[in-house]
Amino acid sequence: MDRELLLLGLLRRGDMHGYRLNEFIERDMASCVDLKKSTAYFLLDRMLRQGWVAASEEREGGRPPRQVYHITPDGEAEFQRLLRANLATYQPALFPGDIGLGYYDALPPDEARPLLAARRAALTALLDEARAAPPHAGALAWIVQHRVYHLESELGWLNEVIAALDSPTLVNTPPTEN
Amino acid sequence: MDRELLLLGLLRRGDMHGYRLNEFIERDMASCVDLKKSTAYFLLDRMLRQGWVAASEEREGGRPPRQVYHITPDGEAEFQRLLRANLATYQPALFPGDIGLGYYDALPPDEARPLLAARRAALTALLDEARAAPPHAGALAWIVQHRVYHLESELGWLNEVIAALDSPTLVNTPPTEN
DNA sequence: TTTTCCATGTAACTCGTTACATGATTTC
DNA sequence: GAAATCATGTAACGAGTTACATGGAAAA
Repeated sequence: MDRELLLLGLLRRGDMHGYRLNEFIERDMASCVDLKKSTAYFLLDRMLRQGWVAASEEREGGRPPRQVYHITPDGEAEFQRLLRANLATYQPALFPGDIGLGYYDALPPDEARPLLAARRAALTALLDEARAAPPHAGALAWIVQHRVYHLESELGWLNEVIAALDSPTLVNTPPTEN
Repeated sequence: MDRELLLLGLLRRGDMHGYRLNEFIERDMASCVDLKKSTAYFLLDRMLRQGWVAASEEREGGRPPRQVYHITPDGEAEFQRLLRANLATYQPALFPGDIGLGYYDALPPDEARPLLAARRAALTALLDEARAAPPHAGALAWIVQHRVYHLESELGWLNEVIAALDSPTLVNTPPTEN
């Protein structure tokens, strides 16, 4: 659903062939969307069969011929439908890392602590990456902003957790909610 | 991976049959993990074949017989392996909702605004739910804490976005990063 | 008496990834 | 001459979901 929305939205701003689309997604949206090339080609082909996009073959010099896609009226309608549905809902994220955290006490503290430190290092690296990401035009910039905002929040949380687990007064228990 | 970690970790705290596991996950971890019953049964069966757990059939009264699983030494080793890998890494979350946000300006503002308001309402509802979630024993409580922390951060972010989009001075442009 | 609970599964399907194939052309 | 770039795909696989099947017992 959201992948089609992504592709249709990109095509709405201008015709593109698959390779360019993939390039753009990989270079400029790598941190936010995870869409493999084969998947993109597959989705473009399916949207073609559904009539959401149309293609015209082009060639330039000795390059392989390429399918340039452009969005159709049906595709535009579908885009609007998908966009409305997307904007109106909130899809909560899941954190597989929390499962491990839930079993933190299954490991001796001296072994568990450095592991969480490694997690924090990985998180910090992602945050630096996100902060260095190339700026986007228009509303697409929100995506990058959100990533930074979120990763900062995550780092804050992880620091709290680590501090609480390191504190010798509490016996590795998270704060109660009563 | 993380699902196996979840199941092994639960079995580590005490033998259980599939139905009870599913019950616990659905009742007490619904907000944090999304694991369907069939998937749980399938994973239990596979872990059985892999020797990570063993099963003994029990019956009680006129009830259907049940497979009570307990973790094996191999399973414990695997649990530790999975736990270390999980704790040491950070798996970044993706936000499909951001794709829609990135195309916010494709809709007339009067139509887009209430859609985002609906998103915020959905988010608020999830937050209330998370705050009302039953408390957990030990380190598992971190999972609930994280969910609340994260949803609060998300709400803060969304409020910022909505405020910025509503503000008539800026032309629906997110803050630049220079 | 119909519904719900207990308890376990199978089969078909969707979605997406991985690995691979192709072949010309430009760059090192 | 080797490697990377351009450009598009296919085939096989894996993870997970959906829908369905079963069948006795307890509750409404």
